[in-house]
Amino acid sequence: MSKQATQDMETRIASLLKRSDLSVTESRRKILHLFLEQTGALAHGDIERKAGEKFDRVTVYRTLQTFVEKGIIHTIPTADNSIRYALCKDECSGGHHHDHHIHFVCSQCDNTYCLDDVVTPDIKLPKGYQAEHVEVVVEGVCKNCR
Amino acid sequence: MSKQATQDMETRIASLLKRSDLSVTESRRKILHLFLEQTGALAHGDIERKAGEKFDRVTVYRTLQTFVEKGIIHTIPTADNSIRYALCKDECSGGHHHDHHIHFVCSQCDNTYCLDDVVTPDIKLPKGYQAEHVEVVVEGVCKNCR
DNA sequence: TAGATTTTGCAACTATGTTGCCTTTTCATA
DNA sequence: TATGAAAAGGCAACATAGTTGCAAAATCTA
Ligand SMILES: [Mn+2]
Ligand SMILES: [Mn+2]
Ligand SMILES: [Zn+2]
Ligand SMILES: [Zn+2]
Repeated sequence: MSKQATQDMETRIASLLKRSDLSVTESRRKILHLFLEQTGALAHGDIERKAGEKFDRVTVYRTLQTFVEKGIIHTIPTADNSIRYALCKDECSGGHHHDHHIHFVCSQCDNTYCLDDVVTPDIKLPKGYQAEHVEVVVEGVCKNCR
Repeated sequence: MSKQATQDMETRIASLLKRSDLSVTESRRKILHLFLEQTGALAHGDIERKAGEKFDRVTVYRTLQTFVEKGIIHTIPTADNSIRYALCKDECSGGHHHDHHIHFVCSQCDNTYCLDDVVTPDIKLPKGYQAEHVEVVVEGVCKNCR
């Protein structure tokens, strides 16, 4: 990556943090960096491995929690019970997420993708049930693995 | 519950286990009992609490795992990352689950329901992605909580 | 009912997540 | 650009969740 591109990335990261009223700290920059240079989602473990040498485990937990609260990342529920995190689009912010896309988990490479263009379907529920939020996770084989 | 009804229940449990080629043991009977007398799903913690005085934690883990493998129960992924388990319909069996219904988690009472009559929708995926399994979890307010 | 097979309990261990407290860093303002 | 309040990080200790190997106990087959 060119010096210019690196600079741009750092600027982008700082402004993203400031926009969310977060102070710009080294661990936040590092973890946000991980998300920005990544296509798919990251599991907590991934992040800890990639950022963990430099930061305490507790800091990673707290940083992710803060990012979720501020609408910077969102969680993706999976069948194997390992939370994954992915960047939100710009519409999400403090306290309110507006992610209505579905998620795809590849059974081969185990990568998790936000399919931003596939919106969650309307589900017709039995009388009495009132939907607030719909979560769809599709498991299958991804583009790269066929 | 009448003596007759209790007897019926025990018979039902034993034959369910035998049908899955499982030996009839006390812990399996107890845990299966919990599912049969229950409407919604059970979290691992629930089960451990209700059966745990009598059985070791490890036994609960192993029993649930066996039940999932044999198609007696299925897992339900949730946003808070606590696996829940619910009874399968009869079509599920050794190694192959055929649950195509959606799940509902109540944000008030935290109960989880299998909505057996609501089938998972067909999701149109971007070119290249191949779906094998679709998981839908709706969060909202349940029948009893409104 | 005996013996092979399966399941269980126990102990020890790893992984995951949380909390309190003190130190360090950040940021606003002087 | 120096200063101090406020926020964030690191550390230690703890709590909970899940796994493994092995010997004892229960189940099933014949
Ligand atoms: Mn997403
Ligand atoms: Mn179900
Ligand atoms: Zn893949
Ligand atoms: Zn409810």
